[in-house]
Amino acid sequence: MDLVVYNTLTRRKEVFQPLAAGGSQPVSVGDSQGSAAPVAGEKPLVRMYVCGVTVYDLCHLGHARTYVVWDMVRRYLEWRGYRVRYVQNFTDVDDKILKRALERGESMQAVAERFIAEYFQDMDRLNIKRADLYPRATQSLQAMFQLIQSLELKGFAYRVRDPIRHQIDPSSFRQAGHQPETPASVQYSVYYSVRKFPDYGQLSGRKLEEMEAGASGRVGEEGADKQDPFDFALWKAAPPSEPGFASPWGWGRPGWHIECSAMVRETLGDHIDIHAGGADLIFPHHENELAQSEPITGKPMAKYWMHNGFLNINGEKMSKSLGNFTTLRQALAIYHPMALRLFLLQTHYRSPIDLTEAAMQAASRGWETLQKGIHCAQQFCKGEKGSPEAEAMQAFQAAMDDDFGTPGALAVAFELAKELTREHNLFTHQGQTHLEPQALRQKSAALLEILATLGFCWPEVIGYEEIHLAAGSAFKVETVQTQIEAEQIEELIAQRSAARKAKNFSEADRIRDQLKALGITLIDQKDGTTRWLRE
RNA sequence: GGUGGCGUAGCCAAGUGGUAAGGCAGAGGUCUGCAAAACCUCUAUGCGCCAGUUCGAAUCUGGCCGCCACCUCCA
Repeated sequence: MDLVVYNTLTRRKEVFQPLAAGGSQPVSVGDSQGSAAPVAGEKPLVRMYVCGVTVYDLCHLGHARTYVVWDMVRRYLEWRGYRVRYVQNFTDVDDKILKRALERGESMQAVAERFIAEYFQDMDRLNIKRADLYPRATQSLQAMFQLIQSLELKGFAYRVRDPIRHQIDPSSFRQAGHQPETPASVQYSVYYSVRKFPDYGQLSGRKLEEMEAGASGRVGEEGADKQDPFDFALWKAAPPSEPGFASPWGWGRPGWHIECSAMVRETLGDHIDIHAGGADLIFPHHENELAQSEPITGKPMAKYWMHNGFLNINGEKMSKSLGNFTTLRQALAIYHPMALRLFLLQTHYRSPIDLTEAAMQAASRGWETLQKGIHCAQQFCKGEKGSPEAEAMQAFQAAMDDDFGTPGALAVAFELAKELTREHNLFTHQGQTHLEPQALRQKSAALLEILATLGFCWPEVIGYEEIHLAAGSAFKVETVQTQIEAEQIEELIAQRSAARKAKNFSEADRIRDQLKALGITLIDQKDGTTRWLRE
């Protein structure tokens, strides 16, 4: 069975075949016993680049969706037997960072560093795996220079002599510790000439002619020195009083798109497997990246361009002006991180997703359902870790192979979780289960593997106490340290039973409440006896 | 204006030619002194609307209506 992915470039689903298809074929369920993965050295490599954040503020819910989605894709590729080299950049030089630095009287670097740390704090809570590499724009300047020079040489870029001008009051930068540079005699901005690249627009499916109508009247002062309104800056000259970098074109700062072109090339090479990001990046960001890279390398920049849909809030686009801008941190103060992850993965990654209070509550309950299943699964498969049930894993793979169909994959997980919970309850309440221990272990292993592959995490069970099934096979049940001993519980239950027999229900309920407060739940059974369990 | 996408139960959401997955919420029931927990059952003759193709369509075609995104910084 093939993994199929939707490629923005071709606007259709394609069979996924990595460029470096060396070594063995990816493993699929049934190829080998259990979940055995191929030997590490034989795994085909997948080179994946995801556009990261501009670090001038806390992450918002849209970022959460994007990075959860690509984390899921990465994990699934790994589960599928690929070795994924995952690179995600930080844009740490940008006008918005500059503005923030100015407001706070800090250096651009200090602002960037702080929000990078905040980024990791948020993403860790969502259980997003760290990238193999986090290149930063400020550390990739040489690669950018090289690329811009190549573009100039090949005639894709042109220089515009820049008058030294001060856009921002220089004194504010001095306060922030910036030492003005000695002005160069001449400095230039460098622009990319879109007309020179015949394929411009191939990724976003646009033609320059079609866009002109919409763009006319929107080109402001920024584009005053451009030859064409769609040309974009590769290098922007800046007054020496402003933060910037020395370059072959004098003092200035890089254009936004060039950094990714340079970093992709520097970290993963000229032709990578997957280039991913939010749908809003298709145009102009990715279109421009592609236009900058391909004429120089002579190779397609990426084999698969993938984009995730947007997150809306109450049906509206999230934006600061609408007042519905929600930071991840605010959301995580209310909802469990895994409930948010569940919410995000219950929608296909390319569809828009609408976050509402009701939807998040449903997801929170859904996570509770999964958690119960996980808890039961942990107990069922502790000890002998069996292979995951083939039927469930095949259903999971079928859903995921179709362009990462997480909603269908989650349906499999929910069915397993509910079944395991039911079986576990049958056991705790009646002392027996419908299914054989072997089947329970396989289903448990399947549930845990599916959820782990989708990037969910849960606490490991700390201690176990052996319990026995009617079938004679042992399971281990979690025990929690409580201050009450079993004998005391039994004694209180006996007291309560006596009270119940005497129809003294208020006393019986008092004892039940007392135990409840200690985390002990009583279950009155048909035969008159009372079971108890610790929470 | 251009481009792309979407419209499936109260809500979320799969399904892309073979007779509507799953979750959340809800209803009824079993059990109980009351509970708790659990278990069982039920909840779209219908997939925006109208035509067409087909033995058969939520799925394909055409038209219409509605919603959204992108075209400007944006995940």
